[in-house]
Amino acid sequence: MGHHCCSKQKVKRGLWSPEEDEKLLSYITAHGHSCWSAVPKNAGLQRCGKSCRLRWINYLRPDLKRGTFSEQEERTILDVHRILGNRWAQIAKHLPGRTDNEVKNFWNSCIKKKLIAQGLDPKTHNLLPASKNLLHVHDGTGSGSNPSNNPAAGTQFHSPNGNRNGCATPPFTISSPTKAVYDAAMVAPPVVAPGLYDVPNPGVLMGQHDRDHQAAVVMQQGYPYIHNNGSGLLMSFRDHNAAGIHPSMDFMNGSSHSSSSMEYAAGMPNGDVFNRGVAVFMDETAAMWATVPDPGMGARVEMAYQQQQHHGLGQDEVAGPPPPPLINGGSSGSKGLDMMGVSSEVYGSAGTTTAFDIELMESCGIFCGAAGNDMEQLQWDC
DNA sequence: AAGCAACCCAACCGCCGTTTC
DNA sequence: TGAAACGGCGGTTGGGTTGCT
Repeated sequence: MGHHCCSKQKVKRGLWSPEEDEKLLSYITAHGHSCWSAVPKNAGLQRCGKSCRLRWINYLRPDLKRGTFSEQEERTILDVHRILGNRWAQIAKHLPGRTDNEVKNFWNSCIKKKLIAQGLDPKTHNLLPASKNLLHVHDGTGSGSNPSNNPAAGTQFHSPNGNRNGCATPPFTISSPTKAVYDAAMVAPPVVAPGLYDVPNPGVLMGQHDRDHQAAVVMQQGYPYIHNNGSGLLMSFRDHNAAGIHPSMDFMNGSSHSSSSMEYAAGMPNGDVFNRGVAVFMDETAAMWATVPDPGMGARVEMAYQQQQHHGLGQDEVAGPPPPPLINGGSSGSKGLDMMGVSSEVYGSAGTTTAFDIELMESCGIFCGAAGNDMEQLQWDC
């Protein structure tokens, strides 16, 4: 069964020969491709227009980059995929010279496996339920961990065939200093956001108590969403409401943006906020980082999300200039998520309860992405 | 050297939204 | 206004390649 455009004529299928490539290339170079259905006939090809279009876009186009994906490209894919999901064409728009097919193949053959190896759900980028209780810290010595019992947490990623898959990045690892700090806290093993790239400075640990939970968080630099400058952190604030909805807010490096999923993101320059005493807690029922429970937060986020959807925000088709910051303390206008309305309690480093200080974060230039962050552009460039 | 399995990736398939007639 | 054609997209497939036994 073929495409309707192919059913009316006998067309060749399968791999393209060099002669066919040459015909198509020379024709499009000379005449363009205003109407794909006319291209094969005019170019003297026994192919359907759709096949010609695909061949041109994925292979013959002169501006294609080809070759192995760089680490930067891989990070970009991770970043955008987390926001947009499997919208390969949209993701590819952020990777000059790459096609949606190429991105899709790279994802399926490489990145997806890396995430799974880390116990992360490739769809949500959250920890897989089966893995979150198993994930442990790899201290690099082999002690204190048993990969055979915990394959999902295998912080060492091994390609069975060496580097055949062409993955550009090294295994996910959690450095031993991180574990040392964690051990010192003597708390239940937290789910540690696995670092995509191990870094010398593993970050800080904040273990404070709250009414219902005791947990610690190891802030590991280099989570997949980190950017080149190495100054970012990612957190996901996840909470539950009575209806069992699990909205989340993710704080990414230096930007704020929305997504079509129930995720809201903002930037968090590494060190700044945490040095000022904002802590994050791991909710054992959540897949990622979580704040302490706020029974109303989920509902408020849900409401804000509905409002956002009602106004059409978060759709990648949105045209026009970039919107005001999504999470901005409620002053961003009708389209913005009123962060003050969904603030959740967190605890300061001194153990004192404090409100989630949106204004403080704003003052740090965290949410607004004032410096023109590429992540913010993702939503609006699509 | 041969057989097998795993992997990669180019190409196809089918669906959907838009445009044209 | 509705059907057909078209363009675009994400999911899937299968042939070729590579590595292992």
